Amino acid sequence: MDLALESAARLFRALGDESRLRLLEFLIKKESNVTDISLKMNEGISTISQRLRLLRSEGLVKRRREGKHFFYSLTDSHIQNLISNAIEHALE
Amino acid sequence: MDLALESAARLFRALGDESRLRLLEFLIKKESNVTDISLKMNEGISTISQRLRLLRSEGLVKRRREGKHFFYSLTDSHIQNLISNAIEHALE
DNA sequence: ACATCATTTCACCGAATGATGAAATGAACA
DNA sequence: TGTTCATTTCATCATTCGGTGAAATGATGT
Repeated sequence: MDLALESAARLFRALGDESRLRLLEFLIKKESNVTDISLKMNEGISTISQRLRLLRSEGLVKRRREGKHFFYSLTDSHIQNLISNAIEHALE
Repeated sequence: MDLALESAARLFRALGDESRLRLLEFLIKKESNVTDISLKMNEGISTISQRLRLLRSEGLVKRRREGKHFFYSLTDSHIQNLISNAIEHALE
């Protein structure tokens, strides 16, 4: 199936950026809102928002609203496996 | 470890391109040389060579010389798993 | 040494990507 | 309703990426 390869490529592309991986790692530890992330990671708010947008569009991350805040977290543990497999491979 | 994340990102980036994924898929089926690949996949020789170079620099692919030819193949089955996991995730 | 063949390297170009600040949105609550 | 606060969207800029043809490399066989 060609469609499968195309979306796999998009998924990998979304993961293929160190800052986004760091962001995912951050979210593994703790569901968080944008402002908090941007403070803790020392990055601009809109920078973080854009990264989250991209990750969300690939289904890597989900969000839930609570008052004025959006709390972001990983969609499933599947992704954690992907990442740790890649790290494992990378360290050979 | 930050180095781990960086190389994981590079690995993902290498996988984050449909044409390269198709190339890997091709090589899963059969170890092949550049000219052959470029004929079967209907792409320019230097295009294929560049893709292989990139994949090789990330350790996804290895080659062996036989006379005038370089035969390329996947370095290990680890990568097949990464790819099929991604496809699986992508199809949700 | 020369010609041939397979592949790589180089340099360029256009397309895609990522960071960023400013403006827009939209919920909460006075 | 108007203000505030959190976040998103938009537009722009610089950087990176991928495809490509032409030239370089380097092994092979004459």
